[in-house]
Amino acid sequence: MHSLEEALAQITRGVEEVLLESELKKKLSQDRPLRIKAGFDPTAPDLHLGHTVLINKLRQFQQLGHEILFLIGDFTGMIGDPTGKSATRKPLSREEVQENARTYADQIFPLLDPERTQILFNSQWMENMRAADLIALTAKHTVARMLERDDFSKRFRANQPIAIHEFLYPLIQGYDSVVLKADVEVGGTDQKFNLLVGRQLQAAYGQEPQVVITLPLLEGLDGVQKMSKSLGNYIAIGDPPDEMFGKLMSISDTLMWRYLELLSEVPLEEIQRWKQAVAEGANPRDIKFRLGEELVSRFHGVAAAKQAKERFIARFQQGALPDEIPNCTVQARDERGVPVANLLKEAGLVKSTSEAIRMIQQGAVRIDGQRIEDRSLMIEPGTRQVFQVGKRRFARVQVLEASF
RNA sequence: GGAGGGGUUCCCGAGUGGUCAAAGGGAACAGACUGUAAAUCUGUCGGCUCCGCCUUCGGAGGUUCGAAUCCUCCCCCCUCCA
Repeated sequence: MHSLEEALAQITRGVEEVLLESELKKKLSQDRPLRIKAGFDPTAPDLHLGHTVLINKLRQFQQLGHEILFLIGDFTGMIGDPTGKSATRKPLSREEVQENARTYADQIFPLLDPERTQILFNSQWMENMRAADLIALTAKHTVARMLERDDFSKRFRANQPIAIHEFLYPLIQGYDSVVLKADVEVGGTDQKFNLLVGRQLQAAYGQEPQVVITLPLLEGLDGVQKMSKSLGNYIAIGDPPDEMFGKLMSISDTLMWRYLELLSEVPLEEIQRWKQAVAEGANPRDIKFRLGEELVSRFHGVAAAKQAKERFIARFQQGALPDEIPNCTVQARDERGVPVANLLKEAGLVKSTSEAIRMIQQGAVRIDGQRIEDRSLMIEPGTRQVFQVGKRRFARVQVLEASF
């Protein structure tokens, strides 16, 4: 078994806040598996690295011998977490929820140990709750406390509507902790208020309150906004190795440290040494390589990671052609063939012939590795060559005889 | 119900009746460089049968030699009052 100090150090790595750390220590020293709760949305998951910050934390708990309560908020999902601009979410059918749960399982079980993970739905207990019980629940909290929530207070001050049911969301989320007798709940910093309601409700129901651990929200590839699917700045855990590796290589050197801290399992002292080394002139690229390898290994295995790295080097450092080049055919216009610009468009390498012409002018277009400058170049029928736009767009195009 | 302010090219956001395919910023893309798809610099950023032509400025009409800019009606959004 790990020492208390070690466990604590591991758990607090990369977290934003622990409320309260003294309680966490006490729970850890009880020497029993703790019940670690984390809530997830019931909508179809396409988990990305932002989510894995949370899942990694769960994994650490698991490795320390604790039990994970992976709660899917299918009942709360019908309310929708209040955001002020919330468009009402349409309720999911039982089948959809089941399907989504399966997708979750597929995505998390490579990361979490199924033996020590329970997947739960809060509809299990909420659907059968009687109105009287619900009222009893609402009696345990006050409007003033609800208004402490930043989002609510802002809207209240601005005289914007707050529907009564929106108050129920935090209450039900908190009540879940009561039902599950959670020892710890983990969530993003944006969940802090809701997590704290859980503490209060547990106390109100005579339980020892859960320890709340908030985790920072991971910035997306742009380094500014939080990683999210809708912003398109994410790395999905389902991304193929090459793409995942490439995306990681494209993050800025600054963001790289953030990703290391939040996503990597490299010890913090080691990261500190790397920072030192970079400050003394080491190449940050090599560190980024290690980050890429570590993360791709986690989702696709060590071999795939090595290969992704090698391919990356071959392609971008040495300008090699990618292994897989899509093939396509283009019909010639007449016996002379087809103008390059049109060919590029039809092959899907550019969006318009105008763009094709610009690309040629900018020296971005190559045929079989040979840069071309003549935008009026005709590609003859019967040829089969590799066309390239920039460093990342390729196609092997065969020109067919014109048909009449 | 009343009063006012807006809807501009992927996003934000300028725009005097002609010199506007429309400033500026962001994003994106390309080139150079390099230490990487980082940083930096430069360029591009509606379409086409591309040195010329065509279609854009919420929608539909109208005034005019000429409109994103003026007029009419309509749609949508926001703010204030009730």
